[in-house]
Amino acid sequence: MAERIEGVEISHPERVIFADTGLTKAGLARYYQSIAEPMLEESANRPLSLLRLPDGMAGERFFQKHPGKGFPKSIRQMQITESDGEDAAYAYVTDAAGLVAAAQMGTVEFHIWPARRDRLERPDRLVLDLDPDEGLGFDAVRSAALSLRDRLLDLGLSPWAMLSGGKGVHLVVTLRRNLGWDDLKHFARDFAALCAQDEPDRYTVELSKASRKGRIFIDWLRNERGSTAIAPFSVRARPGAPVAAPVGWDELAGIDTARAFGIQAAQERGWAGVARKPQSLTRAMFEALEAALAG
DNA sequence: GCTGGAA
DNA sequence: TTCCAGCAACGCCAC
DNA sequence: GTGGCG
Ligand SMILES: [Mn+2]
Ligand SMILES: [Mn+2]
Repeated sequence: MAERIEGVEISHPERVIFADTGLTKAGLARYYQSIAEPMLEESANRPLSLLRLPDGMAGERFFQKHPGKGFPKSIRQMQITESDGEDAAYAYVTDAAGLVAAAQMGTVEFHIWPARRDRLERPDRLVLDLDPDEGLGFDAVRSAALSLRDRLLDLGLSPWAMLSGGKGVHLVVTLRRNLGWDDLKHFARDFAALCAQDEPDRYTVELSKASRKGRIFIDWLRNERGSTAIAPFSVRARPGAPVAAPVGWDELAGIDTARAFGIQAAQERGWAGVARKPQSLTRAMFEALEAALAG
């Protein structure tokens, strides 16, 4: 029994993707149809990496960034020159049909580049991904997010926040597209290093497992050409089908988990309480970071 | 979920 | 005809 | 150099 959603034929619409919540393939497709407007505001026209689970949570999963043959036309394709100098096809979407078509292909999670298709060498998102060590509670993540926000405000930048749907929080500064990848990476690395320098018991910028006890890894590596981060309003392939949910700063103070919102709540919330004004990383900000860093 | 090559 | 593997990748760092 | 890592 096929079912048509947003013009896309959904095979096995009653297949259960999340056994714990009962969310079916058609339910997931309908979610992406109805969340399309707020989701595409941020994620349209960005190169994508898709996390696909064609047999649901019980089956295998794999990332896919190069759209294969057999991808429908509503999942659009563009050529991007990779670091090895070779051109490769990348997927992006522009409309609800593209999101639904991806769901039909088994996509649960959408991961986005921090740059848009029309100006790939001018990223427009600075992402700081807070990854707590095992055993650290959400209260530590929340206070870290608020603390990093204060630091950014001191520099003259106003980030917004997103619950990852897993254990962490993302801080995002929406950028004017006036700098390149090297500058963005440099800024993100320096900012994270400064946080770790000032509060070494609280933060680390090293991804090595051993060096990471009881601390929060500030993952600044989301800010490189070719890297991706979970898209706002993407469902996560985790128990309970949590959603990566933007939250207002006032609201964050009263939240006690990074997987607070599911598909129903996400649709009701949209971008409420979240401000995404494009901002610039200025020379003065780079110099302030540089001056404060010991090494 | 779909392709392409191997068995 | 059925079976099965592939389906991202990138800098950093410990070894 | 390889491997883990996110
Ligand atoms: Mn490639
Ligand atoms: Mn994370």
